[in-house]
Amino acid sequence: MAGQNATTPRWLNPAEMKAWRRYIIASRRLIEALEYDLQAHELSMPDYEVLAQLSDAPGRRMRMSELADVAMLSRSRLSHRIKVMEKAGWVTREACTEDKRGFFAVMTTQGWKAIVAAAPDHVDSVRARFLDHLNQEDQKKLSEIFERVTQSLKDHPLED
Amino acid sequence: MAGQNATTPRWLNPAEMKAWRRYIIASRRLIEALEYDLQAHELSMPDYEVLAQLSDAPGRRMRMSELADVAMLSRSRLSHRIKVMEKAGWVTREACTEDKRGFFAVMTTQGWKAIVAAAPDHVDSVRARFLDHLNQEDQKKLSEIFERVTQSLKDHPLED
DNA sequence: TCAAAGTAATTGAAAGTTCAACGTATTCTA
DNA sequence: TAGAATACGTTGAACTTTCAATTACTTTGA
Repeated sequence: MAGQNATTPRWLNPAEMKAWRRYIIASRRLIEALEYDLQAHELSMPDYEVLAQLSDAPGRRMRMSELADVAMLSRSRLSHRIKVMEKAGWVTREACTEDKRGFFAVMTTQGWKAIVAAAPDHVDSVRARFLDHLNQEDQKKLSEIFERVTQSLKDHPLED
Repeated sequence: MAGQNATTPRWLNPAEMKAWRRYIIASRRLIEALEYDLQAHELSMPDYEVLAQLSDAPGRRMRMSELADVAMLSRSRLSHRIKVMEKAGWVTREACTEDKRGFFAVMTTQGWKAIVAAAPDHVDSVRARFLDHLNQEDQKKLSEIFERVTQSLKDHPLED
């Protein structure tokens, strides 16, 4: 990516700039607000995501690396985070017998209670702060756009 | 926000879920990619933002708290960051004579060089990873949507 | 005019994240 | 089937961010 424009940098025109700035600014503020709303349940977004993923998984358990992938955390970060969440009583770790390198993160009853308590409020929060401002057509348009963005990120991964 | 739905949690329907999930997933990956691309210039996104804002400001200088606001960083975070950026030679700090509590962050020639070197690549990166996947109508739609989101966040601030 | 309240910015400690290195187990390949 | 390469997950150190407290100054208002 670097240096491919040794010729003439093509700056953003006003419409592009507007779309881009409004998108990132809104996104940052949105995340901030969702984080804030979740605090009422003593959860951070990554912790919520981890619990939500576990609660959907068969047996409410998942291999560490799979969990890291779906929750979009690095393995190291997940490792550290699980240590804290274990201390909080939300999850435990269990050795995997098929692959002895592996571990499962297993949601506890307490963890289940925590996510069950938080989820309705979090959904409300997502509605109030985001979805309520989209009509059905907007929803569709956004789904399409961001699917394209994700697809292109997959097709041109970070080693560009 | 919490507990207002003691009655019945309204879960997201499939279209809502799709819009929401695709949006946050794409956004997280997009940020990741932009961070990655910037690394070639030894800059993080917050540092880029700080330099970009300073380079647009009159005299390439700005009061710390204004800079914190426009770069969307907490005062504390900016303070710490500027200390590092000062060490890197990109900015200096200058006391404000009108208000003796205040300080200016002032961009150095070296800082200017750093942003001038990084900006074209960063713009390319934003195009390749995001804007290229939006036609003009998409741009307009996104601008509208995220303007509404931001507006609502302003109208219903974090003390909901 | 002076005390109280508010604002600018920094600080140090605590908490969180990244990075590189490591130990262990599995898979591939010659 | 040994040896190399790869994958799983953790660890400690370095770095970054947050949080609460603090200093210094300005503004307010009785």
